[in-house]
Amino acid sequence: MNRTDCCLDCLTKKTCLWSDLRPVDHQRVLNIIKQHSTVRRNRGLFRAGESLRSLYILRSGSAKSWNVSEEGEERIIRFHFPGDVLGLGAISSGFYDCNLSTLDTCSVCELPFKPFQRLAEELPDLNYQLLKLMSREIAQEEQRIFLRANRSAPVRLASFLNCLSRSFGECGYSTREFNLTMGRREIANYLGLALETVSRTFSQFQDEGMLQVEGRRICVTNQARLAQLSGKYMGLDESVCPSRWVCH
Amino acid sequence: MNRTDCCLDCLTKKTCLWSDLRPVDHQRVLNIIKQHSTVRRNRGLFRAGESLRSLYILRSGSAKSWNVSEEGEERIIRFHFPGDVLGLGAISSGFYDCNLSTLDTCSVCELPFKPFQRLAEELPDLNYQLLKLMSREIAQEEQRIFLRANRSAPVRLASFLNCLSRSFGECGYSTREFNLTMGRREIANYLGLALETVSRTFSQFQDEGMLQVEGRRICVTNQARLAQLSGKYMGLDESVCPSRWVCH
DNA sequence: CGAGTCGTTGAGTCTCGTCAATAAGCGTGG
DNA sequence: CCACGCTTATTGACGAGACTCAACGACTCG
Repeated sequence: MNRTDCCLDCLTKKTCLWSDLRPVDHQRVLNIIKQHSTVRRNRGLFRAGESLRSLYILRSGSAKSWNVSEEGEERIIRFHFPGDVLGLGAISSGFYDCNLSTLDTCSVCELPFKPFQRLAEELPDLNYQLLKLMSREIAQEEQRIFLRANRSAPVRLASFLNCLSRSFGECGYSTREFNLTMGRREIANYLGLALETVSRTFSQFQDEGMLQVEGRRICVTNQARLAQLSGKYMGLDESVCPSRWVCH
Repeated sequence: MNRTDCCLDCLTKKTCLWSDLRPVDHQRVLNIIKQHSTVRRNRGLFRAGESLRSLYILRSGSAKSWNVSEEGEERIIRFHFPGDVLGLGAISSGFYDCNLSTLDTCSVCELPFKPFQRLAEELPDLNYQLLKLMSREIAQEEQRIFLRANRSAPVRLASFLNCLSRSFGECGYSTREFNLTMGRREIANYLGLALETVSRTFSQFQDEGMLQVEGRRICVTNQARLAQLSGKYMGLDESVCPSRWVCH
């Protein structure tokens, strides 16, 4: 498998950092990418507090960002899927702000940060892609907030599954049938629920005929109901926010 | 008040976008800043879905980012304080991803995005500052997660007040005594609680002698207890995450 | 002065967390 | 190959804590 594959893979998701570059510049990016590697399940890519060496592009597999609370408990911040760039939170301080570990076998591209940054300074298009990527991360926080701020367990879990389903779709997999790469404990942690509640809610969804659940194997049997339950965001409603309210 | 003040104000917080530039470059940034303006309470700077015109630097006052859920309810994403740059989530799509409105009288600098971006391409230091700013935003999500994912109302509110206290400190105000610029309803919305619960928890804190509460006026009378309750994050613990677990 | 908003407090209900028991799955090693 | 321990998931019983509904006072703004 040659280096170009790394880019091709990323293209399956909305943004590839260097997809828009001229071929000659494209090659310069490829030159600084360290040979991609395969990482087994439950390994760490970096730990909180280590100094920023590289950004990583997740080509396949899934991962989690997490931290340790004062009481020594794990706190999951984000789950990651193919196309995600890992380590963006480290740029501000120069140190990774969280731990990153794999949930299953992953393939990653390593992007040594210093050389990459220097190259980005030379190539405005590349730099802009990086900005866009970080901006997307900021914009997505909004969705993740919904997962946790909502009180009801069914809505949280449904939103989570909906996000997951969408992520799988973006990677070219089925949105209806998929395997969870994270356990009930991790889902509960992420959603701010007790793991028993997560388990019960899965059972409840199954009883209602919305899902078929077999351990980590999920089959969505009523996608419309799932989407409805997970109450997505919508654009701004004029009635809530009249236009004269905004000052330009 | 001249334009340089804008930068001076930002310096009260950790990062000013152009504080490290050479004087000649510094001036170029100032040239593209639109004259800062004062915005009254409860006004909008931009709305979700509008195309990205400018980033805004909040010089004084406070604001909130919010969105409207499917049911037409407001959902507060973040509160903003002096030094924050507003609109970063819009860079990825070219459209603002949320609504931004002021909580009290604000002073803002407008940074027209296109000219600013072009300038950043020429000035690596400026560009790097922008990256760092966005990275910080991403890293901070972790803190905001804690506010909502934690089940207990007292811990959520204590964490919130602790964050707020720190923000006020960074702006040069007292960390012990301050006025909340947001109402109980907004705090409840942000923390994912019922407003009655927020009100009750304030009363509880007061009964315990941790706070003095008079409407929106807060005086922290036991800062240590507040910090303790709000269980902050800590760095990585070796016992939880042995070093050989990470693969380089 | 009255309407509306905001904050507080009480009573009752219900969801979800805790504790506990059980079963299923997995890897290890005899 | 099976026994064993460990982890993971499910389910039940119970209670604490938070939400809902409601009433009330304080304050602001026309």
